[in-house]
Amino acid sequence: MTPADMCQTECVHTHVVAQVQEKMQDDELLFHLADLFKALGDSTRVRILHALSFSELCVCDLASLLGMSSSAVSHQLRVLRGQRIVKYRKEGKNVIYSLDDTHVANLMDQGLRHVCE
Amino acid sequence: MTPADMCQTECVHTHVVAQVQEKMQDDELLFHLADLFKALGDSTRVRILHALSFSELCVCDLASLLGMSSSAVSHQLRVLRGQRIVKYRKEGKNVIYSLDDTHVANLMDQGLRHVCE
DNA sequence: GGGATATGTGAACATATATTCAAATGTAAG
DNA sequence: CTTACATTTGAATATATGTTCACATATCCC
Repeated sequence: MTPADMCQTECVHTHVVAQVQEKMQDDELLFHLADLFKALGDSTRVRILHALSFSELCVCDLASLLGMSSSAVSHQLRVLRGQRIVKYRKEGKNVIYSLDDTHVANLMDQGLRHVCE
Repeated sequence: MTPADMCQTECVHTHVVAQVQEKMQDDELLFHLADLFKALGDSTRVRILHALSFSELCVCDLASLLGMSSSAVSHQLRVLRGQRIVKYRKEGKNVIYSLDDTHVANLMDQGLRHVCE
C-alpha cells in the first residue's frame, strides 16, 4: 500500500473508526461468514437449495431437476455439506438431502425478498 | 452428460420431482439470488458490511479499518453497490457508505447465527 | 485557474472455482 | 461372488474473481 493510497489527513473519522473497531467481531468469525455466503453464491447451489426448500431429494432427483450430471451435483452438495447447509440420510442406494436448519431457509427467504423488490 | 451419468431407472422420484418443478421460481430470479450471495461471499466485503452495520463510514475509514488500500475497498464497494447492498451519499470530498436496507442487516444477522452455533 | 486530497476505474496478474471426464466406492439383488 | 446402479472423488481445464498499479475524475481551498 503506497503512501499515495493512504488517507492523508483528517478524512478518517478517527473517533468513529475506533468505536467500530471495538465492536467488530473477530476476523476469523467473519471469514467463516464469508465462506457461508460463498457457498450460497453459485447458481447451481442456489437452485439445489431452492428445490430442497420444497422437498427432500436424492442426488438423481436433483440432477434430473437441474438438467445436470450427478457428478456435478454431487460436487456442489459437497460444498453445501462443508458449510452445514444441507444434511443427508442414506436410503438404500440413494442419498437423500435436505436443508440443514431453519437458518438456511431464512437466508434463502430474506435473499429472495431482496432480489424481488 | 453421458448416459452413464444419468439416473437409469426408478431412482428418480418422478412424482415429487414434478411437483417441485412446478413450484420452482424462474431460473433468472435464482441467478439473481446467486449473484446477491456471491456479492456477500468475500471476506473483504463481509468485513465492510459488518463495519457498516455499526456506523456509516467513508472509503478512507473503511480502508483504515481493514488495513487495505482505498482502491481495493472502492473496487469491493462497487460490487456491493451493484447488488444494492450498500447505498452512499457524498459529503464534500468524501463518499459515505451505509447498508442499503434492513434485508441486508437481516442476512448478516442470520448468517452470523448460523456460523456461531 | 491550480494544487491537494478522496474516490473511481481499467488492465494485468495471480488465485479460486465450476464442470467434465474417468475411476473408485458403496449398496442391493441375483 | 458378480452384476448393476447411485453416489463420491480426483485430476484437468476453462472461467471467474480479488488485489495491485497507474491513472482518471471530482471536490475543496488557495
